[in-house]
Amino acid sequence: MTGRRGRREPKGFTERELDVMSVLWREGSGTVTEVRQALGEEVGYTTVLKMLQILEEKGAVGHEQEGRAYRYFPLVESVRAGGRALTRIVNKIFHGSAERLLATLVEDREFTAEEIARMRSILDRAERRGDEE
Amino acid sequence: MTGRRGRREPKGFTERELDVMSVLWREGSGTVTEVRQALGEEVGYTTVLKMLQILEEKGAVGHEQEGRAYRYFPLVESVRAGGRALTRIVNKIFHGSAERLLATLVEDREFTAEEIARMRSILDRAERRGDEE
DNA sequence: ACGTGTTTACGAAGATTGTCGTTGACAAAT
DNA sequence: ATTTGTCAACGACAATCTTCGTAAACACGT
Repeated sequence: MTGRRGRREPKGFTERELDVMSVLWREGSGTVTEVRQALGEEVGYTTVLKMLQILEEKGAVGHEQEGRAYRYFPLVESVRAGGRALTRIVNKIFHGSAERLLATLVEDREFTAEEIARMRSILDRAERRGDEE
Repeated sequence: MTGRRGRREPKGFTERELDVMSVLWREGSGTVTEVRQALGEEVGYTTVLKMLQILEEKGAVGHEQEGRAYRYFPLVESVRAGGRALTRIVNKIFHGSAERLLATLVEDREFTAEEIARMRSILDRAERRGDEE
């Protein structure tokens, strides 16, 4: 009913798209062949290519010529994509409570004392930042 | 190539599906009309019904008769769905680092001192739990 | 010049999602 | 009994995602 469908907004990634983006974020860039190898070669060459073309059309990746191949690289930062995904989850699943999200996160996995210490310092920094402003 | 096709596994929710699940998690249960109202009546009755039918087929919700209407209720807990979604994000976007996820989370939003205190105690609890085992 | 291998481009097929229109069941009011 | 209003079921349709097959472009070795 609402005359929506801007098409130019970020939006989320689908499963396969996220697989591909994950590789580019981790490696920095990649050709079709490189991305495909990173995915364990479980999908065909043209499938990976198609994903990259779709992602490029969405504005999520770009490419430059390299020899006779294309080298693709991410145009959206993983942190921004992650922030959107987290916001979505906090709102839709944890009813806006970041605490519950954190509780679920630490419940599901084991952390070393060092990791927990670093997470505490992240909270410390956030607190100080809150004081300043 | 892996001979999957389990169909019985959890999997993730799409955007609209998550909208509907969010309502059921928050309210506990709902009829089609109730869910539709909770979504601001921006989608048609039959659309909401279809979503609930798809979700039921996926095993995410169930229903019981109530008068002449159906009352739908979630069969998967929000915490478990949230845990899966978080695992996915940590792995695909934050390279397995929960710390980075937390950093992004606190970067994107403002927290009160109380909220941060509660998050610290969540970490404390996780630490103690780690000691015990 | 010719074949071979690598790579992109085109486009189609199948699955899933999201949106409804229409129909039929059923009960309450008349 | 007939009408009316509520609600689920069925099926259609368009959009999107995912997977490729096939073709075309191009460089390289011979």
